[in-house]
Amino acid sequence: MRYSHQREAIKKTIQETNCHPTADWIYKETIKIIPNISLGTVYRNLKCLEESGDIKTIYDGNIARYDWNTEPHNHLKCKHCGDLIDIVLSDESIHPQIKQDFKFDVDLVEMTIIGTCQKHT
Amino acid sequence: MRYSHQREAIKKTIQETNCHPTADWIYKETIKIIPNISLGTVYRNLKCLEESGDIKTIYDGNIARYDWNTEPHNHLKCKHCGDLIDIVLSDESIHPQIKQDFKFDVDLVEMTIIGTCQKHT
DNA sequence: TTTATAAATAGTAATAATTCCTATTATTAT
DNA sequence: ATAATAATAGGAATTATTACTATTTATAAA
Repeated sequence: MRYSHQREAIKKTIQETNCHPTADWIYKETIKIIPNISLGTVYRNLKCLEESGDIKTIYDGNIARYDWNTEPHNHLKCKHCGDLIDIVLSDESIHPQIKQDFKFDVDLVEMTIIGTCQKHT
Repeated sequence: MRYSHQREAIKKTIQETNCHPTADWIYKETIKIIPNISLGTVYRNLKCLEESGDIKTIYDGNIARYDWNTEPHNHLKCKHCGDLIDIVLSDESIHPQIKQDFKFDVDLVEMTIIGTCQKHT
């Protein structure tokens, strides 16, 4: 994969936010740096960055969000404000049970815990 | 909510399959029973049925699927064939920990376990 | 340091999933 | 049976995403 100014800007945009941005948000931020960048370039590079392991894609309902945190982790999702909060719950104890009960080899566990965050209590 | 012939057919279609169908699949099945049903009606009623608790919506990547199984459960997703398999893993032991560590009240845990099903081993 | 190459881009068109709109139809309370 | 109004069909609109293509740009070789 060849260097591109655009890809670096997209990567930097994601890595400098602590939210879990959508493609459109990333586009609107990156266009401030590269005024003629196109949305297609954003999508193409998000796919590249995912494949190279620089970012992770998370599906929030039916919209894709992107996460610079590539360490295994899960999310708390507040049903009131929609905020996603990173958490680490590295309990791999269920893997052997699933292998035994369902003859299913586990790669990863995608977990979203839905509830109410502290802003709404 | 008033009775409708269409809603009953949609509900029946979902409850009679053991796959996790998309709105489009449900539309294509239901149109066999009600030849002039419209896709908008399918979407509207899927929302109604979700609200009344008759079905559950599950997000598979960025496409919505619908599930007649409204009991708390999770899914195994095969990365090869995309099949979704229902599993019950009712371990609520993490709830108090999350409450304590993040001041977050847990309603439900949406978990998708990704890996390889027995058809591909 | 030019030049050739092919990968990446901008801009736009196309697609897919879903929602919205409105005149008509059908359910249900009276 | 009739009136009121919720639900529908059919199609247009919207949103997220992908595909297409002429042009630009990174990079390797001369």
